[in-house]
Amino acid sequence: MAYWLVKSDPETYSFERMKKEKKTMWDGVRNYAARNNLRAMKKGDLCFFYESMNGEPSVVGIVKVAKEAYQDPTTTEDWSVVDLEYNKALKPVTLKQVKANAKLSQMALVRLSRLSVQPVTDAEWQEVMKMSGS
DNA sequence: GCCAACGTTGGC
DNA sequence: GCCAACGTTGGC
Repeated sequence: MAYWLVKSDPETYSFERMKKEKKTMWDGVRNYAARNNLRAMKKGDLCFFYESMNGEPSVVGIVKVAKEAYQDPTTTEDWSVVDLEYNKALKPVTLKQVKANAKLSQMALVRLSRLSVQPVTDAEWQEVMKMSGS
């Protein structure tokens, strides 16, 4: 099983809403690297849900891949979406904390700050989980 | 709201 | 195929 991180501006789609709706179609990705990552997701993979452009940008929870990549129905161009379902909330781990942790210095979140769908290694996943007290 | 970083577009 | 111009993301 692989791990990922998906970003969202809470004004567009918050984790709170994810929790309420249980499941959502993750659309709007318009970046090739992010699209490739979407397409590599397998059903059952877990993703950190990261809220950006917030007072305190943070990993706030976990969502699960419910349906693998398919054509984005909101466009006729070649873009993909996946379905994500709510899994669990976490005690938030802020970007500040991630940046301060030497073990996470290679994380895409730090190095490729603008990539909206990114892979997370097993080690990084475990470390962030540890930081959230889980 | 500003601006740095970076991805994309388009002229040559 | 290079690179300047432009647009967008996202941290602060």
